[in-house]
Amino acid sequence: MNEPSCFRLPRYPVRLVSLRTGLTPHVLRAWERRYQVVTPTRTEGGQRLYSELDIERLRRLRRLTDRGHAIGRLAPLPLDELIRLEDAAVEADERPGELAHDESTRFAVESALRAARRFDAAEVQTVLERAAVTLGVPAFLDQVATPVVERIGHGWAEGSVSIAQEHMATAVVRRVLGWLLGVYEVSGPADRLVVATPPRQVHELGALMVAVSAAAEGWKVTYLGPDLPPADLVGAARQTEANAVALSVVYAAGTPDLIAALRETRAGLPRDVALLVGGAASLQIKQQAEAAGAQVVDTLLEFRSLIRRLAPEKAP
Amino acid sequence: MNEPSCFRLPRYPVRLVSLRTGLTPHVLRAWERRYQVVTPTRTEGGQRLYSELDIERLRRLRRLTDRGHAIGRLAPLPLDELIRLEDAAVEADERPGELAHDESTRFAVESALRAARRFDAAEVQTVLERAAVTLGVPAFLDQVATPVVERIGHGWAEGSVSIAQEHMATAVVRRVLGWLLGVYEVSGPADRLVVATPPRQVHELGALMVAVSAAAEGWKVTYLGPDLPPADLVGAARQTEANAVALSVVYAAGTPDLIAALRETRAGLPRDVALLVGGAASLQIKQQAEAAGAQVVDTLLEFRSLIRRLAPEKAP
DNA sequence: AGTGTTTGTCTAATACCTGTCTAAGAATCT
DNA sequence: AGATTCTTAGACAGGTATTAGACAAACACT
Repeated sequence: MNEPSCFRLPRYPVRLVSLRTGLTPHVLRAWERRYQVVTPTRTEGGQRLYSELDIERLRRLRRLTDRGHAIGRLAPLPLDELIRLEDAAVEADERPGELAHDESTRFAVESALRAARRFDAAEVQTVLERAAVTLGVPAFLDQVATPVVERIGHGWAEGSVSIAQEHMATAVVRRVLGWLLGVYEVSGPADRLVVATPPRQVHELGALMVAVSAAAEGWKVTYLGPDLPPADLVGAARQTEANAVALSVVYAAGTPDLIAALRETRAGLPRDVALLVGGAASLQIKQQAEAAGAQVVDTLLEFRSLIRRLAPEKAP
Repeated sequence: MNEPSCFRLPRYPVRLVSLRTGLTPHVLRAWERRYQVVTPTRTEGGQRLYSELDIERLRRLRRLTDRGHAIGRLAPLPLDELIRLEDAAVEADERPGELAHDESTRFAVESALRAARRFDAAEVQTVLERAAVTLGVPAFLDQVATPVVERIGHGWAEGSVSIAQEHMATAVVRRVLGWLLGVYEVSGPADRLVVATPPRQVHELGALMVAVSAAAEGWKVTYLGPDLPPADLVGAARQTEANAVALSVVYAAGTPDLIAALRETRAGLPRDVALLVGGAASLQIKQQAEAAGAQVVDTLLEFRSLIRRLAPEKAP
């Protein structure tokens, strides 16, 4: 934390704390009187002054009481204990407790899944587009698109989602990602990236997300879609004078062929063109892929920071 | 800042400061007397002369007190502390609002302006759409759309931008905002807002931004465009069973008519429907508008936090 | 069911904070 | 010169705090 000590100075009056915590002034005083839940300092006149920390504590307390905890039990606990409790509660709710799931992103993900379950493709699309525009591309990809795809995938694996539903949802996500890619059609000079999926790999969502990420970073992206033979990939990269080539790998099955394809691609590309490999199965083939001259990227986040370092054009 | 020192010279009399801050002269004097909130220099005759800095300080103080801070506590704080407090408040309000005045927002603004100067409407539109999708709606409105509109306005005022260029840019911004509004077409139940501009007020950009802001917050927005007579506004609000009505006011000229229109609107609306007034000229008519039963909102940010508090549906 | 605890809400009396107003005089403007 | 705006100092009222205590709904446990 880079906060100077002034951050801790108590200076928030009751009404503001009430607004920021969602607790009425009455409740704030009752909690303090009965459980010494916080002990704000006072003005000379005796009015309460809460600190930033008090507010954080109170907000957590409210969320926990909302979830059913008794304030009387919660009150004596130190802050880190509250944090632990809340994390536990969230984890219990959430399947895979992603990063700090915001209200609104949670809502978007759940709405999309609900709509998918009732085959309402239009609604899925609306929800996703809205989320994309509201959150901005990077946050959308990390916090909405990825979880939606993952949860649909899980549901399909465990049978709670039918193949048809999975296909529909996938088609919609693909459409939305395609739309985003279109928004970023670049006119001027920029770094160029070619994105595809190696032969036999038919899941293109990962590749599309990579493409959109790069486009959002200002790259000129040539998206070639799934299942592309190395020779054609190399040809496209040469023709577009690409600065980098990205491949998405979802299945580890058929690894030998895959590695061979990587090797062939690497061999066909100029030395200074980076070859990036990502996707669900990328970790399983990491060593072999790196031996074949590819860079393995685990997450979209990693991809973004890598691509930023790569950018010679320094496009803003 | 490129302002020469003359900008710091105190030269603003009370009346003007009152208009620019939305504080009555009485309040200005009371704050000074009781808390030495600022210490304006005086004319030989003893009348107050405020500096640009004083005004900034006062505006911040007003916004913070509006949010619930106590003026008595705020008064002794230095300016940077006020800025910090305001940022903290914004951060607490805004969920994903990354207000990092990024390289990329600057770049978007500059590109849009350059494109406007060379009459490249398509490019302006592309840049704006891309920025909207990249940053998310709230950040886009605050950091791109608003600056672009302001700078075009300034340019027009000082002659560096032609009327034609101004018109073109305005048309494009309007188109993009309209597109965003379309993205947010809401299906389910939601809070309803009616947005328009009072008679004689032909600049609709502010109204559109308000509309988009509300839509992004999950409201169902009925956008009625500029120059709407009170009777029709009231009719629309009733038919849509709106929870709130927002008006944007850019010129202070014709204030009496404007206030009359506000009064009429207020009279026609049910008690529990909020009447909000914002826009460049809103501070100048603050007192009269409030007397007419309207709530004055200074910034888009303020509008967002207000609307969130208003939302009875608590739509996420 | 009965009993006791927990907890949010409310009241009443009091005190503080803060916006508004008054009155009389001085400065400024036209 | 007269109208207007600004000045100071003080008064005032209403909103917002404060306390202590009462009450009832919700819950847990016989």
